[in-house]
Amino acid sequence: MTPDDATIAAWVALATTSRELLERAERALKSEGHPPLAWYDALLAVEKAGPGGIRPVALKDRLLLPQYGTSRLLDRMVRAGLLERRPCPGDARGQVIVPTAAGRAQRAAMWPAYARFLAAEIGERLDPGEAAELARLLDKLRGAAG
Amino acid sequence: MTPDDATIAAWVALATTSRELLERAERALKSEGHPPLAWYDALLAVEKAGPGGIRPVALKDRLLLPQYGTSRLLDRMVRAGLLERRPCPGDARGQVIVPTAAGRAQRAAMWPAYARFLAAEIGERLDPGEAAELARLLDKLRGAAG
DNA sequence: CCGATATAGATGCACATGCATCAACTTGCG
DNA sequence: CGCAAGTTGATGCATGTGCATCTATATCGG
Repeated sequence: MTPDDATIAAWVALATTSRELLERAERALKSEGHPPLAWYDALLAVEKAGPGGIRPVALKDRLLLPQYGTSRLLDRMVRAGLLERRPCPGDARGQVIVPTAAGRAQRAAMWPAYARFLAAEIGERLDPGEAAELARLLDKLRGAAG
Repeated sequence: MTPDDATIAAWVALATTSRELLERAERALKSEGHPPLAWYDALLAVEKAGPGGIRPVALKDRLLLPQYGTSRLLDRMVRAGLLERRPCPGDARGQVIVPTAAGRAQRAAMWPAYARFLAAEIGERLDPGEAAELARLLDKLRGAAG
């Protein structure tokens, strides 16, 4: 029942490393006057969805956010002029999210800082083989459902 | 300047896996009526500090929390009767944190649920060699400073 | 010993999050 | 069709977090 040492070490390393790196990523963006990481992810997901836009329901799954979290993130980003809510053709309950020109520009503006962060914090510390192995182990850990 | 694919894959896997697992850990504890994970970590750190207790300044480094976050976490845990603030001998600005009997009991009560979570989510999915390798790669990633 | 500077910890304010619930609409079943 | 059940998205309320700043004490340089 008690987890073995390697399990505990992996857990501790996962918790601490992810905390630290996410923290550094947020700071890297904020220090250049950019919005939080979550906005980048949202903009990217919306852009990748193509011209039809994306439903908030779908977005929440991609972003691993709770429903109300998604609703409010969209509120803020719409208020900031980066996204637009449109009525959803074929489902009057729903809506469809599309990026504005400012939204696309914002994401593009964030990328260099983000890329620099990734190169410095990961690219510099792990060679590609190690990075791939790390991704493999993490994906294995993520498993299917909870 | 643009990070290679393996770097990006590692980053995405790190962000998503840590989010999901931390989320599941919180749910596992909450579903049995326990306080959040951070309380476990704090109780453990305070207990491990020994009879002299621990300074909030030291605690904040161990828990990777900002100073004000530590201050407020301690507020809540003191209010809940799990920790006690004592004047710090030799530094009248400071204080020393010690666990109450209820605090020790709370941590002990949380451990089975936590251990079950770790065994199920990590022990079952990675063999000890993989877990150790994961810990090694993550520690490498954590690096020294930002 | 005194004043400048640094460190420990708390806190007011704005904003973000979790939880529960709601209103609107859609779907499936008799 | 018509009603029960499910899905989409929003929101009131309590709580948590980030930021800046404040107070009190400690330390260091002269």
